[in-house]
Amino acid sequence: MKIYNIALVDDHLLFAEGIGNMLSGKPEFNISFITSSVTEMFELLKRDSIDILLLDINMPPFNGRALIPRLKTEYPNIKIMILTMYQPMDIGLDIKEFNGDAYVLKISGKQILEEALSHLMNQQSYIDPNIVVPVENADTNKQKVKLTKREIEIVRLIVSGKTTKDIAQELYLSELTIKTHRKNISEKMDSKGLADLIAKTKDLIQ
Amino acid sequence: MKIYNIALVDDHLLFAEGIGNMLSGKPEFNISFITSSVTEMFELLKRDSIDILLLDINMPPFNGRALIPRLKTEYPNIKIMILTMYQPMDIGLDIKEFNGDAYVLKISGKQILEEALSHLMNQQSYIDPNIVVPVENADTNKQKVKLTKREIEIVRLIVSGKTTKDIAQELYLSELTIKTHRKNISEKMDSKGLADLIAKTKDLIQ
DNA sequence: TATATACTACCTACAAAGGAGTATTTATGG
DNA sequence: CCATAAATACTCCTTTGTAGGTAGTATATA
Repeated sequence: MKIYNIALVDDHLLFAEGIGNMLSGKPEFNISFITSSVTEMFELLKRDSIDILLLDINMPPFNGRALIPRLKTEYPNIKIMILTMYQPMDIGLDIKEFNGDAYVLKISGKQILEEALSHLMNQQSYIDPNIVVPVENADTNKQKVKLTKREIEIVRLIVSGKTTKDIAQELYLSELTIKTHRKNISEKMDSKGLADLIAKTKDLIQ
Repeated sequence: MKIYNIALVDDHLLFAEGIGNMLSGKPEFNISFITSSVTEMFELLKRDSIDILLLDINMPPFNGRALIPRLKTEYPNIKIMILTMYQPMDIGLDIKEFNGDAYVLKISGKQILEEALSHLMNQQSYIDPNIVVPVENADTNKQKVKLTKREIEIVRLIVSGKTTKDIAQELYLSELTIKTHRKNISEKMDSKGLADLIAKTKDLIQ
């Protein structure tokens, strides 16, 4: 019987240890390492040969999602399971575009976790049945707007309380340029006034 | 040797199961029940005689903190351990006023959990050493401002994106009155600009 | 009965933000 | 290499908000 090497990475160390403990009771799994540090994870991945990686996704600004492409590039054979408390929609992830191998919610029980693991062992992907997807309408109405990198940068500064003049100075740009960006942002967000703009953008920046 | 009956209550069922699994490996503990439902918890507390209850605190509006007094009244002999991802200050709790028996963070490892449990078994309380307390200065400087009901009402409308004119119409008041309120609010909050005002008031309205 | 607080309303002057249009320079991708 | 998107800069004009006043009227409360 093949023994699978498992690694657990989670900010909430107790959670990772609990799951590790749970899995180590099963003969088909070997817990290679448990850590709450991404840096340490990359160190340990060099050392150990991992089959399945259970990874939490933290909230912004350091979004664990960004780790997946890197992991997939450096270790294409590792199966990645995202094991998190967040619904994909909560972190702005369209589950249909998910590029890991499994996505499991912490509200789910161990049956779900075991099911996900057995899928991964059989080279299949797995999506937690408890995941809810936003209805298409809400989805379409909501996030058809895409702000550019510069615009998002400026929105952040606006929301943080900076004025046009402040932002111009901070970014070494003309006030007029910032005005233009603000105008474009307002048009995209269809906002009526600064407060409304802040209300409408607060979800999509973090 | 006394065997302690443990109950685990946590929204994140997988977490509770993981911890339950971890503890059930130790002879001094018996896991009586694990649930993610507060209702079910109260049902099961009637059935089982529990020594130690490990309880998660959820974020507002249904704050698990409110459960502690009730539990302490109905079951004064149960030791209550809050086991959560939130720093006490994150949920507006002054740890000095904490009325449970132990407070442990999920970012801590199982050593901390075990230490907390042994304290409880010895009739002692335990506070996670990883808990941070806000400095007194910051605390004092922060919430000395008190907005009146009317002011809070107006702040809510401002934050929701309404202009002075909108608010005046909505409250059947003169625009000038709203301006005066805005002026007073800005003075109290010491804000420089609308965005800054929104940033500074967003915490104290909800 | 004073006194404080909240709420209301007004004024002037100035600062910030918004709306509409035009235009140049840099990427970036097909 | 060209089309497009992004980023930059400007003009003119309007609306909205900020900052400094003053002041009448309730309503608690000491």
